[in-house]
Amino acid sequence: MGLTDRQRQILNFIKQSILKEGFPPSIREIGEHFGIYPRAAFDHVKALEKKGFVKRSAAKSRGIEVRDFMERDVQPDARQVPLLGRVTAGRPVLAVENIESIVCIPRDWARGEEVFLLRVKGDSMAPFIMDGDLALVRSQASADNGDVVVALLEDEATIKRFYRENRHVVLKPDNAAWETLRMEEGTPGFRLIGKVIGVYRRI
Amino acid sequence: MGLTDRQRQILNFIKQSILKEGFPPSIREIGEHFGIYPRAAFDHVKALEKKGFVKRSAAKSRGIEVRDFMERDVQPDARQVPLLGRVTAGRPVLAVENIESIVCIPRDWARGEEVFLLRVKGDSMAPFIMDGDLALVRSQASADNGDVVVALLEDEATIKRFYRENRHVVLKPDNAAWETLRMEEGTPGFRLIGKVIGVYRRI
DNA sequence: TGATTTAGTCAACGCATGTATAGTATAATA
DNA sequence: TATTATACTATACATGCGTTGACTAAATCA
Repeated sequence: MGLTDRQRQILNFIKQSILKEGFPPSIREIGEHFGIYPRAAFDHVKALEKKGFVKRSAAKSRGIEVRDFMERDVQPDARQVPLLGRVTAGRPVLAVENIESIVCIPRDWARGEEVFLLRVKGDSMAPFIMDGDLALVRSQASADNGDVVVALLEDEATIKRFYRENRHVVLKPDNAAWETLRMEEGTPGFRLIGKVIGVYRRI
Repeated sequence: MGLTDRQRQILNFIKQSILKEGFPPSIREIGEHFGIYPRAAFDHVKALEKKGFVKRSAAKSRGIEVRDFMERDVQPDARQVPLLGRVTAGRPVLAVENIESIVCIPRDWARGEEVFLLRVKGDSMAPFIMDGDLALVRSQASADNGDVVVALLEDEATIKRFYRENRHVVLKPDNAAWETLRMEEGTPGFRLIGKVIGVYRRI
């Protein structure tokens, strides 16, 4: 059950007020800020409580507590992630010589044990993922059908869509100009590196 | 100028209350906790303010802000960028009620005076930019031919490709299912918000 | 020695504030 | 189709709450 636009606005105002003033706004202050009556503001706060985004201490002035305030919004909550120029066979993925830099992204964009950014080469997944994009990858040795994955074939890393069909692994490009790879499970030289969980493109 | 024993107790109670409840205690609640009259509690809070340990918003209920409560360190190489749920006409783009959260991204990804992330609605730029993507936008009032821009048309913000052709502004979607907009320069209700300099997609 | 600071009691004023009652209107849902 | 969720207006009530004035008493300061 998500929030409506208006409810999101109200929640943001409450958060901003706490950050700026140090304490939550009163019902009337919320109303004044949006130019609505206290009752309308009151109903919105009750809706936020019902949906679990806020905990109220009934009948207490400014008795609004925003749940997961730190987790979602405040910065200490950034995660440092290595940016890899390439993935090489043989060595561990996060070998020092592959790390181009360490960048800082919101923690909830990078959920998982081992997460890294990979500079994409080639257009086998165009237009979804383009040459030069940064792919956010979570290390994992298996994947579900349809996942976009990073796989290592001999000495070359590729990004393709992953399928498993009667004991065969299928790596299918979005771009039809490229060939679909099909191989038996356990084929030597093949290794699943991880799943692409995000794409960043600088224009 | 240090604190007395009693003042330290009061300050600790205020801190504990904020941590536990999510908002500061009222003067009366402080009094009740220590078994003293509101006036005595009031005087203590004023003493804490005088000594700089607390900032008060006079005449406001629970108007107590504890200073240096949450000192947060931010990575030097990171930049904090507001994430907007939408862009509204009339108000400034970075109006508080539009800010969903503040996220932290590498400084060199966000070069420019005013940069923000915008949650994309609709697929007019598919497959380049999809519904739900986050667009990194640099505020600017003009653009070059071919730039992907955020523009405000009356009350609605859209992302389109920008062209200028014989004193006309052309806003062209990548998705052919959408119409190309063509209007004279200076048409009222039209406003260029900024240029899309990056796209972030979570899969 | 008198003034200031600290720590209280007690009663009261008046605006702030959460909440209720009673409506209107629109869009989504079953 | 009836019903629920959303988003409001308008008025009002009772209590919450910051604040004040007046006063006591001990400790500390100049």
